[in-house]
Amino acid sequence: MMHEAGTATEQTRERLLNAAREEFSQHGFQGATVREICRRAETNVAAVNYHFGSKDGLLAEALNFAPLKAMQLANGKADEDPEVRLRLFIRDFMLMLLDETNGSLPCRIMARELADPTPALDKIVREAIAPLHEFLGKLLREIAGEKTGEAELRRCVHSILGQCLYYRHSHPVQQRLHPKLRYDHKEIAAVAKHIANFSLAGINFISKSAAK
Amino acid sequence: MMHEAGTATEQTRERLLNAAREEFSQHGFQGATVREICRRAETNVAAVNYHFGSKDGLLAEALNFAPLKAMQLANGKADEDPEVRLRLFIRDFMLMLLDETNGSLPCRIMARELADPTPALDKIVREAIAPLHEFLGKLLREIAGEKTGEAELRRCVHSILGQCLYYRHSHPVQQRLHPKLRYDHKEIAAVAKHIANFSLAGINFISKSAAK
DNA sequence: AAGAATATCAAACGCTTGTTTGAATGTAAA
DNA sequence: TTTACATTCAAACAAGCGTTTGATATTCTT
Repeated sequence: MMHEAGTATEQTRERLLNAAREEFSQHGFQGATVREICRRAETNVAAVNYHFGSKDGLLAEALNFAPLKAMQLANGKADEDPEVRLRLFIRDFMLMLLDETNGSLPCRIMARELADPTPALDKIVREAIAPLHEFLGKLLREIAGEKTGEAELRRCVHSILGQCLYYRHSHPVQQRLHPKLRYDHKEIAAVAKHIANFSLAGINFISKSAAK
Repeated sequence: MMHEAGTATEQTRERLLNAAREEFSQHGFQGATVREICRRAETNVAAVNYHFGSKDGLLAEALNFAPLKAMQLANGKADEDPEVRLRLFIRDFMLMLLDETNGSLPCRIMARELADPTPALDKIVREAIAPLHEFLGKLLREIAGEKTGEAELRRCVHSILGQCLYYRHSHPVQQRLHPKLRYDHKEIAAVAKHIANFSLAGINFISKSAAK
């Protein structure tokens, strides 16, 4: 029999996916355990293999980059000024990475597994990272102009992604250095504004150097 | 009997430390196994617990941030121009993170464990990350002037470290996106120059905004 | 209501992990 | 040489892992 929305089966699948996203984003693929995921989902240990075949399969299905893609799509239709669009992108991306209430767990998993390849890395690169680089590359091209070299432009993309991801990666450390720190909406907006200002100044300098 | 330099004992300890640095920097603390470390060091599995008490103890002793500290110390005595010193720092730091022949493995371990806390994180924060932030904070203060706020300055530190560490973190991904990529001395120097140019433009913009 | 397909569960399996053990070996002082 | 200590080693241990099993419960079709 096929699945239907709202059945107990679907509920278990969905609970497993949500629990898996939490665990994977908090502890990484290796660090997360099937048993803890099932405990969170209030189901049996065998459920993962029944519904997803394996821990790998669960990770693959837990990854959902639709919000990331939707954000890029909406950005393209927003303001015409590319600098404003870059500011919007950085803000939305930082919210996905840091916001406690509405953050995108798949994006956090992506951030985590940048450095730590798992069987799902190919899918992550194909569906999330490569499109992200392409999107940012085109956006920065609009800002930097045609004179800027391809390699230079790609490094600007790295500079922006590096800044954004650092706030996610270094969270455990920052909490030890500054225990009072909390990433509420106000703080995230301030951080995003800083990254945008810092980066736009950097890009404009690079493009000016290339124009000479 | 106490240890003496050059005895077989010392050699085993040293071989274990070197093997551990390789494994920890490549696979992280969780991913590295005591058995593989001992295989590399050509010794028995029990050697780790005999010489270091535990896998945790081995990691703690494998961390050696002397090169990182020496680099900061030498930087302070170098050129008087803080902008030049920032360029030097970024270049040296990128070499530690990326250079295949002379890179600092403890620095790579530090980079890896930023996001993935282990029992050694406290030591890493105390001995490496906190001093690094302090060093960069003072250096940027010289460049940005007194008008720039403390929070803004700290975000500039994050922007620089984020850019540098991204090249290490994203290495597995970059190799899939651009298989030809190799981080030889020339490429590292080019990356370091980009980060320095990009960041100095960013800092100067931030400090100019604060001066108004 | 009866039967077939689907889903859940407790229990166990096979494997790997970090760690411990106790004997064997090497080394230096008495 | 003898004694005491330091080091190495093969083997085993206990715990945790992802996965499998076979029985039980649930759900849908006829």
